[in-house]
Amino acid sequence: MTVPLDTEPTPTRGKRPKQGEPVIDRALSLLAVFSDRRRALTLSELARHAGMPAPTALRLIARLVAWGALERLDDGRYVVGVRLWEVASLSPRGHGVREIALPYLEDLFEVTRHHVLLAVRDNEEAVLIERLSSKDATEVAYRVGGRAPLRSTAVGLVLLAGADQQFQEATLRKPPENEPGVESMPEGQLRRTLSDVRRTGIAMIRRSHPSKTVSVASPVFDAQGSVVAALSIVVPDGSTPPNVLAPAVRATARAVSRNLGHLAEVSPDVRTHSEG
Amino acid sequence: MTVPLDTEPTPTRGKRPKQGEPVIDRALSLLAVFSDRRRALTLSELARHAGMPAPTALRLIARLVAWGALERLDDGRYVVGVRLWEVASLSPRGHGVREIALPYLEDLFEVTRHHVLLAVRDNEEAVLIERLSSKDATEVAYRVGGRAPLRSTAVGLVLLAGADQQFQEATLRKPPENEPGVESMPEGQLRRTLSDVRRTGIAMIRRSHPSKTVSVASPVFDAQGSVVAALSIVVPDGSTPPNVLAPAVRATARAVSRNLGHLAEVSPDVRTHSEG
DNA sequence: CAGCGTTCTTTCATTGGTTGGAATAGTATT
DNA sequence: AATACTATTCCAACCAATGAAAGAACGCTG
Repeated sequence: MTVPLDTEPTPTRGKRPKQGEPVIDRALSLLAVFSDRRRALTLSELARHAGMPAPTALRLIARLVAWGALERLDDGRYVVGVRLWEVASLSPRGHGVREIALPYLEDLFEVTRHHVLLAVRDNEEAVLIERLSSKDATEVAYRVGGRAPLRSTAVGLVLLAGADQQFQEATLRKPPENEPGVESMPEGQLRRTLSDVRRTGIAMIRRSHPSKTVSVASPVFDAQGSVVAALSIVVPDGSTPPNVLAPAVRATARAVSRNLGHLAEVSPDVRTHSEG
Repeated sequence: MTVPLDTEPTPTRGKRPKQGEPVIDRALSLLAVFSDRRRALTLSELARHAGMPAPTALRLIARLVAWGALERLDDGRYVVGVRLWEVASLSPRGHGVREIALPYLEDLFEVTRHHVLLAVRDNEEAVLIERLSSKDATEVAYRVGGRAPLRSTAVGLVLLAGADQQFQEATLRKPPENEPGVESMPEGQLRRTLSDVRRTGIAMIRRSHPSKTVSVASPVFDAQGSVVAALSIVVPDGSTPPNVLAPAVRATARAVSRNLGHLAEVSPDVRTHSEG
């Protein structure tokens, strides 16, 4: 009788050593691979950086491309798609404040001809929403869509000073991470600084890193009185003195706040006494 | 003998009448619910518009919120998040061209003080990437992030004229959908118009809908010579004549094209004869 | 303040969409 | 021609995803 060949009855196909995370998280982690330095990526690069096998990445990417979250270039690489940009433009804290603030940012820019920045806070960092720069302006560290630390930038200090108490305490307790070009503040001084920012509506920081600059920032409030954004101007150190810039920055920030419903007229039923 | 009670032995739990589409498609369809008119939505609104049960929507939304694609407001509603906006800002055809073009758009805007638009094509529509408008400018139909038809807008005609032959033919064969304020062009005239646009680098359209305006658009080319965007100016009908605007629009579009690598200097090895 | 409708959230048995190793095809480099 | 890498197709196993049901939490009304 023929001895049955010792062929493995269970083909190794389909053996899944370990299962991963939810599908959406994987898809989003693919999107997260893109960055300022990585704007166009191949399949294998995406798979590698997102930590998943190529076939899995390909399948997910195919869905994202079909929807328009990603687009495929002629050379086979993938980039972030216009459809995603379109949905993202509905982000109230992204394009939303930007749209309202832009005319006033432009006014400030026209008058000063220096960098004008608008930023919001996302968790423990500031995200740059808009930046106006003349072609011949000094170098500046951050780009639109990029992130900046809260503790060592003018907009960051404004956003931190305007954050809820709980978040501020958590941030203050964390060890300050050193950034090149700015000396990190000890906790006590930082507390005093934040208090000053709240009182004066102005934050000021000197940097030396990409170039020697002075930044002056001021908070933007919404209708509820929360700090939703920070507006700043960045000038070469030694040019216009900060105390000259401060009023212009504050006035611009107030103008934006007003358009967001802050300082709005009171509701009709309590508008005047004569109506009672 | 006791007749066994007709209790269903299979608890109705877990009965899944029909299975839906892939998870990612569902998640993306949730994002797609957001629009200009719907910037903040409740769970049930999202579930309803995306066509899925509330629990499913909630589970997906939870993931999206955890990543930052969505954010939850104090009142429980959801909005598009800054994190998504941040990734989207890496879109070459979205924020990419916008960033390069903005200074030149501003120049044109400063000189003319009229609406200046920048748009790219996404499938069968134009997507508005940037719009500069003075506060007192005439009303204009489209907002940044919004979509406009190809056949009845100046930027649309430019993008259509610059599209690949195959796409153009497919579009021309489709019946023209009437838009208010512009008379739709018969196919023959449209063909001639597109040809003219290609030859002259200018498209012109008169509208009457939101207000009486004239739009003049010109193509923006990339390094490969493809039309990647369209730049236009919108003025009140009867003000500056189109033939006066055309050179300024063309010049601005060429300036942007040049910065995208179009019309770049030839490669070093064939730069001059004197080197041979 | 009970009653009612709506929205939000948690639970859980079921199962079909998801998975990734292997094989194949395609492309660039040596 | 060989090597190395990337992209794509295939498919059986299986676990993450699913949604009815029930409960919790509001908001509104009489």
